[in-house]
Amino acid sequence: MSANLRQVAERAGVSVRTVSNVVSGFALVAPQTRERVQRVIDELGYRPNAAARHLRGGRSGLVALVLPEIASPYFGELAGHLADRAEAYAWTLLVQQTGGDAERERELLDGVRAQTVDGLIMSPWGLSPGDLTRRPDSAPLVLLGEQDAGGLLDHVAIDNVSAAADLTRHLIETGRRRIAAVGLQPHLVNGTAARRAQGYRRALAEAGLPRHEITVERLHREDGAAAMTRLLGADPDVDAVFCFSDQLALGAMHVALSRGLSVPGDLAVAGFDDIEDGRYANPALTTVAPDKPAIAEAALTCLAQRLADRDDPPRRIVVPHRLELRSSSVRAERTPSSSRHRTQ
Amino acid sequence: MSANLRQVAERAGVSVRTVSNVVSGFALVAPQTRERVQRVIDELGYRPNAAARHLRGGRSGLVALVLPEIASPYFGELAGHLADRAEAYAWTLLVQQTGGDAERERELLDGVRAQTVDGLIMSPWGLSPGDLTRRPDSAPLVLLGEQDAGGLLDHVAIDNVSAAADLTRHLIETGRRRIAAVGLQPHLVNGTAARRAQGYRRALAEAGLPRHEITVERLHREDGAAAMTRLLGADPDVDAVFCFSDQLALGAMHVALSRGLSVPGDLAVAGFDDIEDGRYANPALTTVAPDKPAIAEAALTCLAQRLADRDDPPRRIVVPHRLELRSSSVRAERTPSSSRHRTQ
DNA sequence: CTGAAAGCGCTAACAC
DNA sequence: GTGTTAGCGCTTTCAG
Repeated sequence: MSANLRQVAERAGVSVRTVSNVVSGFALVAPQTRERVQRVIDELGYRPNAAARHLRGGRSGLVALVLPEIASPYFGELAGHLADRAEAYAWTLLVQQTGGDAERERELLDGVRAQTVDGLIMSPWGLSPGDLTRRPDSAPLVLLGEQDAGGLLDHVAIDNVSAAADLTRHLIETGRRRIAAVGLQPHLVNGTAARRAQGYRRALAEAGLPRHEITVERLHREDGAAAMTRLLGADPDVDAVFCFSDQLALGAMHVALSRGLSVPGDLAVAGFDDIEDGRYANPALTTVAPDKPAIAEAALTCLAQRLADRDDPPRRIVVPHRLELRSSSVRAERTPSSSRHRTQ
Repeated sequence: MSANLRQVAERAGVSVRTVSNVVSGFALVAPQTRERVQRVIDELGYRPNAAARHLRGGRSGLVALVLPEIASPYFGELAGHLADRAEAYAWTLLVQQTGGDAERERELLDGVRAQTVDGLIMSPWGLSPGDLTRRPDSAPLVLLGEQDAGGLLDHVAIDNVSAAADLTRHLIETGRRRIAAVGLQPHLVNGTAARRAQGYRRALAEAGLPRHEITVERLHREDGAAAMTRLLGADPDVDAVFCFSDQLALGAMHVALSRGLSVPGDLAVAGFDDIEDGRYANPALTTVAPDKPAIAEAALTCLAQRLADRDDPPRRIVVPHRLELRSSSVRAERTPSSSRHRTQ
């Protein structure tokens, strides 16, 4: 057991109050007293007890990150940025997985942990905005992704509609005419896939092209592979596939290549998220790149502000994104350098 | 603020002791009393205060996962398994990143957080086994990966020497003769890369083949790409590359393919870790697959046992692995189904 | 500037 | 079976 305040105080010949002042560096302490106390602290290897501090009414220094799955590259990269940036706020990140299950999301939102953290950052898949607002008085919540919650909750997202429309326009401009979208998730109340579909439809409508939409259960490579198989069966002449996640796109591309299709010759493939795998895929994957460090920073700032001002109006923070045009969608010759389409 | 024990007790007309008994389900309580108390608990939405419990001397219910980087696919997948399994132990996972930096590892090991968690699971890169044993009396530590710590610390790992030797033998058996290894990290005190190199050398020596070893700084795709570029410059006739991580292998393969080499025709590529990207890469990546769920389970069990018995002798837990032979190393015709090489 | 002491919410030893 | 109460380590109000 390590030393406590009282032991330090006794040994330094001062009161606990003084030691506490030295530790927190808050109130004024006579320089020589401070030095003496500090020496004893070092000697005894004193470390303040976080549980006691927390109980006394302070922060726990913990922020829960509630995600469908941490092993997914997109969420993994995001978690990395969050963990890095959290340090600046003296927060430690706690990771909880939901598998996208509504009941599990509910549990984690209302459970014991939700009360012991200073705040939650969550990417909800199963719970609707309505469900999310209905919760007991616990730590503040910041949502990741589109929420359409009627402005009832803090959330941070990119402009998915523009992003999807821009990427679809790129496919059209490079000569594609039968452009399928893979990744609609009508069973999810979460609005992200719907927004991307909206952008896709808008761009196609502008060009007067037909649409072809493929629904998926989840966003993994295997779902992309299955969707591609279905797609090729239904429409062998498809010449571009826009997937709503890079993982879907990687799965789809895998199937296309093993069927002997040339990418991007016969088929353009594009994704969403800009995960590292896509950059090193063969061919490298065209994608929408959300500014992940900015998402992480925004989520933390938002939480900090909410903590400071409980009844500020909820905020919707829009984070920049850009198009990464790579060889999975750009035929031969010279690869255009990635164009920038910044939002806000 | 939610209700506390005393308020529940008053409202139910019993003492806090009784309410505590009901909540913890420990001591005997008269059925009707229990029911009455339970009703009040539900009414008031009472939730035990974790900080108070922890302060009182109990567990915090927190386990720190200290990793070089959570965004790396291998660690991400591992973290996912750990988070899932942790629930069975009533633990919540807390994630801290070191970037592989020794100083940062030291900080996290000795810092305030290390005292407020029930235990730590760590994958050390910068700190030597000696450094790791020298630490203040805080929560128990379980190491991930080879440690060679002279049996001073609990750790869980696969048999890296056998795994690397088996994979190298596979390359030899399929006709490769100039087999390079990419991924040595002589600057790291961490023994993992060294063990893999050992297995590689053993297999080559058995076959009387020359070795060609390439050192890398880190284990990312870009390092693999750079290493491959160097390798092709030094030895254009290399016919196989065994990378000590799948990420390295993916980077290396990317370079090989963009140089117009055929994989596996001209060059076999193999990795280590069996991350999901490798399964959907083009061609799919041959690799060593550690049993990640087993690693997660072993780490948690080990921690739980250490908590129960502080002075049990430290344990080295060896987890099974198998070879996944895929098209990046197996030429044309039929792909042999993945052979199994189980350890222990 | 420093000291004494209350109390955060809980568990468990000690009564009855 | 149930009630009373000390005390975990800290912050902070109130005195001095």
